[in-house]
Amino acid sequence: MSNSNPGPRRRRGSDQPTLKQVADAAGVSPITVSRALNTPERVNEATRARVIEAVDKLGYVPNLVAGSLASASSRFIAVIVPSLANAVFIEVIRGLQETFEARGYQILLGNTDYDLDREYQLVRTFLGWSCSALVTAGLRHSDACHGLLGHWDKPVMEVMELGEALDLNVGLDHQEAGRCMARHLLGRGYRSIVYVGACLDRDYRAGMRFAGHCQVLDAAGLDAPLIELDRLGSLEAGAAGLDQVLGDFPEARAIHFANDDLATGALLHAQRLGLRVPGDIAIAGFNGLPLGQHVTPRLTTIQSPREAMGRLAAEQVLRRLDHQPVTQQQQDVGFTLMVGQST
Amino acid sequence: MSNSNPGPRRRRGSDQPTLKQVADAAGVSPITVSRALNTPERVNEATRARVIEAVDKLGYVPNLVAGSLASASSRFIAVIVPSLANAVFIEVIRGLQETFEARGYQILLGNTDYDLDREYQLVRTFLGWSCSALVTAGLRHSDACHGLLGHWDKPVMEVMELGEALDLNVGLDHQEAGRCMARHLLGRGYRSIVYVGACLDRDYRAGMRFAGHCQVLDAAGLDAPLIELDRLGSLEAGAAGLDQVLGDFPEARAIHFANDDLATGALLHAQRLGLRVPGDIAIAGFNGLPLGQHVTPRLTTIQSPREAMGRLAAEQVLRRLDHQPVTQQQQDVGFTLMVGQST
DNA sequence: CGCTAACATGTTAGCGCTACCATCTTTCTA
DNA sequence: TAGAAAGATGGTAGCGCTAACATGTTAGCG
Repeated sequence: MSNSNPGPRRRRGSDQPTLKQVADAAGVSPITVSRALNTPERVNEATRARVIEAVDKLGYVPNLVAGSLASASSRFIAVIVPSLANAVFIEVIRGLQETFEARGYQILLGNTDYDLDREYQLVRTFLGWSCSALVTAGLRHSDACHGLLGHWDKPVMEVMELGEALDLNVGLDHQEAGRCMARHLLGRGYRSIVYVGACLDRDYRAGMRFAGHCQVLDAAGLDAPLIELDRLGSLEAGAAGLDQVLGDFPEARAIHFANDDLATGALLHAQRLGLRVPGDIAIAGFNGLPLGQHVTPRLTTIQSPREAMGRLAAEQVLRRLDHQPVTQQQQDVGFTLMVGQST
Repeated sequence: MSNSNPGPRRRRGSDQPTLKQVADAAGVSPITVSRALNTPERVNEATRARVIEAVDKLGYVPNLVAGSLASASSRFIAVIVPSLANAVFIEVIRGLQETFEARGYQILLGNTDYDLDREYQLVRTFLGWSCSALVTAGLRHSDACHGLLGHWDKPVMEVMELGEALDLNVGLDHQEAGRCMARHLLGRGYRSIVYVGACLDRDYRAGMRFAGHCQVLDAAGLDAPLIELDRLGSLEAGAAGLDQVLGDFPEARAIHFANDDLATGALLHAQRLGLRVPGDIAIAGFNGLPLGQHVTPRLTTIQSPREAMGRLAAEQVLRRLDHQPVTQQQQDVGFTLMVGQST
């Protein structure tokens, strides 16, 4: 039986040209092509030119998966946030993205939907991609997640809040922010103040602000009633929150909202109801979104530097990745009380 | 010289446990572990249990980079948008992300900053990651980018607008949207109508809406003056746009803004100036953002189903990835004229 | 009981790239 | 001019996983 030789086993990869083919076309070895593309300064200029020519001719696109496997590191940065529906996280992401992208890193975005188990799953997946670093919103994680990240040898950055962190930490003190606004309202002479939040178990940073708020009111010997809405921040929810305050606490003279979406929703709703702000009811928010600064009366709120927080976090991580000393593991980006006409 | 044998050359990868180690711990071969994790139905239940046990004991995290290299495909979906500063793209991304993540795909997000060369670079990078599909906002690409995507054998989805697409296409007809609003304004009796846009060369979809707007005004024998602002949509820019209209076209009775951010900024600014809307000047927008629906008077605008567009696009891509027939390569998600009190 | 089909598992050979070491050439120094 | 140092390039051996094929094992059938 003169059967034809079955030949070596073949697999089809992608049919894209490979480094090897570029090398052949340029008359050099594969490693030289690799160097010409990744560390051009280590290759003779003339050689590099020939390589680039071959790359263009063949339409070569480097296989980054193979490169990452061989070098045991990708240029991915894992970024984990609880929600994409909240402008706050989007702005932090923007700061991160800008800064990392400029340095050739690619963001891998994950959304936990405020679920710590989901976060753990995302972390697992992202570790599987040999990310160069991981940035996550918040200091609260599941035990399993702590276990994974604790043993990981790459930079871990926790943003948004300050506290006991795994590694790097950039954020602001939410409790102090809550105290700050409560003090402002007291300073304005309000004594009957209601806090309105939404899902404080999930948006626990708002819960921390509420805690600060309570401290100040307690110290002044005042009640600190809370109304908790069952859906996250939105203009609609804010309007509903105002209605609830008017119903449950007719004596209320000021409302401290957990965020600007709620506060602005309430403010616009108050106008529709014919209520004067702050004459009939004062309204304060948190975040400093543009929205609240363009309504009349302008919203009193606390500005948090979100995009800057993202940028700073990225810079710290990059410094670590460049093996430069990180001056401070923890950095407070602070906040600014912006007094508008709504209080 | 009885030097010790240098032994085989060693490289350190990550010191994470590997499939092989799990296999040894479970007393099976590596491929069985692979199958137990990826295609559990192809492995005996008892074996699978032993594998899972070993995985947990060792804290094994699969190396997805290696898996992707071996299988020549990652579970990445490349998503390219021109900006993260615009709520519109965020909402489309949210629709995409939700749908893809539920099916175990990971979004790779890229931001072109409205630069087609940047888009080409991103596409190159993403192809290098063996993405399963690519979703990009818009139908306009550089020639180089067309070249790359034209030869690519994975699904390509272009969203936001409708037209001659590379492969799949989900969006809406912006020119028709422009016509629709112009007709509405004419129907309301306005004759002196100014269009205010921002960077129409970059936000060319707004340019398409302007083109539709012009058609309708032309047909009615009316002028269609344009004011173009030099920064992208924001409340501030909208306020500036109103000022410019009042200065340059004192006879203007209505302003058709390119988007809701501009329109709402102008509306709030008009209130600060003491102008009646629509009595002194009518204002219309585009997008149907919540913002515009909560000001008084409520903004007349055109609602585009952004999150739904993202979901639909993702579903079409998934259908293709599942080798199911795609009923329509092109799908129009339409839009809705929402008449408020601002016109 | 022999034959086949379905299931379960293993063996082998890469996927395309880069780390590591080796080699060769050129330049500089004493 | 020898010897060292620096620069340029190449060979080899994996990185950790899965595709493709091969083999063994059990069930099903007349």
